[in-house]
Order: sequence, then structure tokens, then C-alpha cells
Amino acid sequence: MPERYIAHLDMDAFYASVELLRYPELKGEPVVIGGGRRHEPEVLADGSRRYATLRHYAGRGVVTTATYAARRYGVNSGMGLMKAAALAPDAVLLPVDFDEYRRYSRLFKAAVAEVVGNTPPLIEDRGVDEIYIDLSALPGVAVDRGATLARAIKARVLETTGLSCSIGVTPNKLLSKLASELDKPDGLTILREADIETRIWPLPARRINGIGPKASAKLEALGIRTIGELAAADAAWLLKNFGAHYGAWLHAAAHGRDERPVVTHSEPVSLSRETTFDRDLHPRNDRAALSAIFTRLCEQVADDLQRKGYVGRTIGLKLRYDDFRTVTRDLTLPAPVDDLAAIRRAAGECLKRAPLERRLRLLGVRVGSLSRPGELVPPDAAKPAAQPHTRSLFDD
DNA sequence: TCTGGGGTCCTAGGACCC
DNA sequence: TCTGGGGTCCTAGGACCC
Repeated sequence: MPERYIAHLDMDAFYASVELLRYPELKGEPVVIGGGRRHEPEVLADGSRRYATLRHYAGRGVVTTATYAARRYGVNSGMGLMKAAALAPDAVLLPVDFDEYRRYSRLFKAAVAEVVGNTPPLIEDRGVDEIYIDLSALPGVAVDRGATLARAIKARVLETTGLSCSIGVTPNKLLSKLASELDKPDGLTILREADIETRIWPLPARRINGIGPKASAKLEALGIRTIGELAAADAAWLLKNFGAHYGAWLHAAAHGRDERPVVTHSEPVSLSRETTFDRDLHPRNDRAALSAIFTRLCEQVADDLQRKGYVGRTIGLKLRYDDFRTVTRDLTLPAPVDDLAAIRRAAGECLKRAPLERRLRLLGVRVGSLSRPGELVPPDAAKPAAQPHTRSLFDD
């Protein structure tokens, strides 16, 4: 198998950096992006701006991104804004503007495509602020293991967006994802297999994409903190503790082994809309409000389906109670749908099967088993039919 | 100071069929 | 009136990621 050169590109503090392009005077200041829409900066008579600060925030929002200055106070994405306010009360709070981030996302991806070309496609989308790029087939890459090309990509991205990014280039996606973080912000890290021991093994196991809070807590309880300790663990012992599938993957990942290809096209599996209420709502006392929200979510999903050109057979409902427990119910229809009436009816059937004693904090509606409207067959029938096997002694 | 919204993939049990 | 195995679909929940 020929050697692969896979790049992982990660935009630096992406949402925050896009906001700094708009509000350059905030550069270097602790800034937090998150929450609802009620804290746009106010433009004063003299043209200057007054920003909201975390101090006065009240609500259920979370931190979407924080600038590096804000991170120094211990503020991190995913953290509740109320907690962030306790850590950094004077940090500026800006509302999330997804349309603007999506616009910059298209810009930086186009800039990368300009440098590497995109026929054949080489870029795998990993959401709004990161991509993988398969550099293996590009001329001259083997000479310096992608360094010149990666620098050209970084320069072009900066030129077209004004934003910096960090890139890791290694033989696979797993290592590149780790490598792109080693030198953030504005970093470039190139690793060979021989560098795993010195550069990867000292890192916490939690850094591996696929080891989350649960798995890392369990590893820690078993005495494993770093990737190196995980690599040293006995393979059979890992299988015993984590199951055949995950255990084998943990072992391979710790040794930096990952054969996954860069996937340049994918179809969605499901579309959903959900919302957390400002205050918990009671299924009986707040029936009217809940019903209106329920209908709106169904409308939004129907709209998304029609706009994107999909139909779906499985309608799902998601409820989150005031104690944060989450419950889902779903219903598979005989034929795929994309209209409000059908979605609402099916989601309504799901609702009948859900417990409604407690107050609710979240409601969500999902449509899965997607296909294209013209497609006659549901997705599974499109798979190659199982080979009929020859009759043996044991068949009926 | 309680924890957003949009996704993917995996597991596991039961129904149902051959 | 019992025994064995395999496969797919549906449903529910959970881990994880951006």
C-alpha cells in the first residue's frame, strides 16, 4: 500500500475569529460567543459600540466559542454561560451568527480547493470549521511530507478570509486530527509513524477522537491516563473491559493505526429540529404553548426536507424532562413523507407513547431513513440483495 | 452555575421470516 | 407442542463529535 499523506485543517477559534473581523477593537480581549439573540452590541451616538458582558447574563445558553483571552479564565465551549459569567464577568458576550460562520466556512473551503484542486475531490467536510484533505496523490508531497503544500494552504486561507488555521499532516486521519492541535493557533505539525512515541504517547487518552468523557473516565479508573499507557495495555485485557469492537479500536488507535479513507461525499441520514425552552413547561398547564412549539418544529423539519430535497420514513420525537433525563420515541411509516401534516401526525403518535408527568425543558422532532423523493425503494432495498446460498443439510 | 442544537454510529432485544 | 440457527426490521437509549 502506498504511503498516505492526510492533512487535518482546523480553523483557530473559528466563530470568535469571525466576530473579531467585524469588531476588530475586541482583539486580545476576552470574548465569549453564545446564548440567544438578545445581546447585539449597541451602537452609540458617537459611533462607538457598547458590548454586553457576561455579568448580566441570565438564561440557559452555553458557550459556543471563546477567544484565547477568555480561555485563560477557564472558560471553554459547552460550558453554561452562567458558569462562564462567574469565571469572567467582564468578558464580552456576542450572539451566535451561524449564517456568517457558514459564509466564512464556504470561503475557506474554496480557498483550500484552489490550492489542492478538487477534481478528483480530495476534501472531507467535518462541519463548519474543519476538513480533512488527502494530499497523497499531489505532486511533490513526498519530498517534504506535505510541508510546502500545507504552508500554501494556510497562506491562501489567510489571504481570502483573514483567518488563521492549524494543520496536521500524518499518514492517517486519527493522527492528523491530533497533530493539528499540537501547535495551535496558526500551527503546522508534520508527523511520521516514528514520531508517535514522542509526540502522541504523552497526550491524554481523552484527546483521541472517539474517546469521550465516559470512556476516558473508565480508562482512568483502570489506571490509564495517557495514549502511551493505553498503547502499553494488553490487547486481550482491553477487549475484556471494553468489548470486542471498541476494545480492538482502542488498541489500534493508541498505536496510531487508522485506515479510514478521506470521504469526499456523504448523504444525510436524518434531519432534526429541537429547542430548549426559556423555562420548563408543564404538559398540562402549558399545553397551548407546547402545542405551538411542537407544530413549529414539525414545520421547520418539513421545510428543511423540502428545501434540501429529501423524504423520510422514520419520524422521531425527543423529550427532555426538568431532571435532564431524555426520552425518544419513533415511528416508521409505510412510505416516506416530507409534509407537515404527515410529520405532525406521526410525531403526535409518538407523543402518546411518552411519559408526560414531569415538566419538560426540551422538545425535538426528527425525520430519519431519508431518501430522494423519486426513489421508489426505501434505502435498505437499494443495498445489493443477499446472495442466495446453496442448500445444505441444515436448511429447511 | 445546571448543562445548546445538529448530527453519526453502535448496541441490544423482540418480532417475524425462512 | 420441540429443537436450532440465521437474517432483517423496528425501537430505545447512549456515546461521541462539531
